[in-house]
Amino acid sequence: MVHFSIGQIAARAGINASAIRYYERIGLLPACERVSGKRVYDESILEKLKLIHMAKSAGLSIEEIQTLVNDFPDNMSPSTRWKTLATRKVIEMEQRIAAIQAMKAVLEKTLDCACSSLDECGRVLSTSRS
Amino acid sequence: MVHFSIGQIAARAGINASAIRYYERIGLLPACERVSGKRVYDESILEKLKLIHMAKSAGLSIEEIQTLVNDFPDNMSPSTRWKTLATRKVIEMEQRIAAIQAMKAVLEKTLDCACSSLDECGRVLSTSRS
DNA sequence: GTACGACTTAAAGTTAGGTTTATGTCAAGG
DNA sequence: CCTTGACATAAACCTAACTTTAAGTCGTAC
Repeated sequence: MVHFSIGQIAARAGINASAIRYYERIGLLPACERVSGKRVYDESILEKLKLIHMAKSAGLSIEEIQTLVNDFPDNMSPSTRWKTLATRKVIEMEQRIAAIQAMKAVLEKTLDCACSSLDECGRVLSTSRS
Repeated sequence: MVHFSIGQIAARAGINASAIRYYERIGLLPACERVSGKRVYDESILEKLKLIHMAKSAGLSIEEIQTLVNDFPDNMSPSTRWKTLATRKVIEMEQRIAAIQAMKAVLEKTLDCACSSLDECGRVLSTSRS
């Protein structure tokens, strides 16, 4: 299996090496193999970084990603706990999407009228007493 | 017209009075009337706070909200500038929604299988070489 | 007239999620 | 050998968006 330095992985993942070290430090990534003190990775780290990136762009916090990605230490069955968390996250994401769509609708509404600012077009929100 | 103290507005809007002062300080809310030093609001502030809340839950930063809500000081026509900004925001929101839906799909996929963690189910992301 | 609660300000503190800096180690090339 | 470049660590720094704190001002109730 081919091995890569942190610099090479950082370049391929398009993220900063210091961010990778940071993720390892906080336990988001597992400690990796070392050769004379230096981190050595194989390709599989790229999938993890891709997942982290995706979760981050979906608005999950590092802490949430940790909980979803890592092992489950408590007394529930891992898979039950996982499903509970993931189900809750899916619901949150639906709410998040709804919030964005609502704001998007507000913006589009003002784009459709002669207003020059949201403030001027404040009626879009409330009691539209024409 | 009926008037309210900052405490009453904070309670009705469900936000901290110190956040309202903060918004005023950074110019997100206009300076309001004072009676013997104390801020006095009428109902209309609630609409503005509602808009701010909505924009925030849609993921806009305070700075972005400022730009969208306030006057436009530069040399473009206000309404042109507004439309440029709002159009860009609408596109960003579509991208944000797509990112959340992608992550939601990943979560739902693992919920549909026997995996006990996202990490274990890493294949959901990449080359699904079964 | 004084205690109280709600208000005021400026300034310092907080959290997340990194980045930057200072200092040091190491393998390879010239 | 010695310089270079990529790596290592710990600790300091950074930004956003507030919150908290410290110290003071009001009006009202007792």
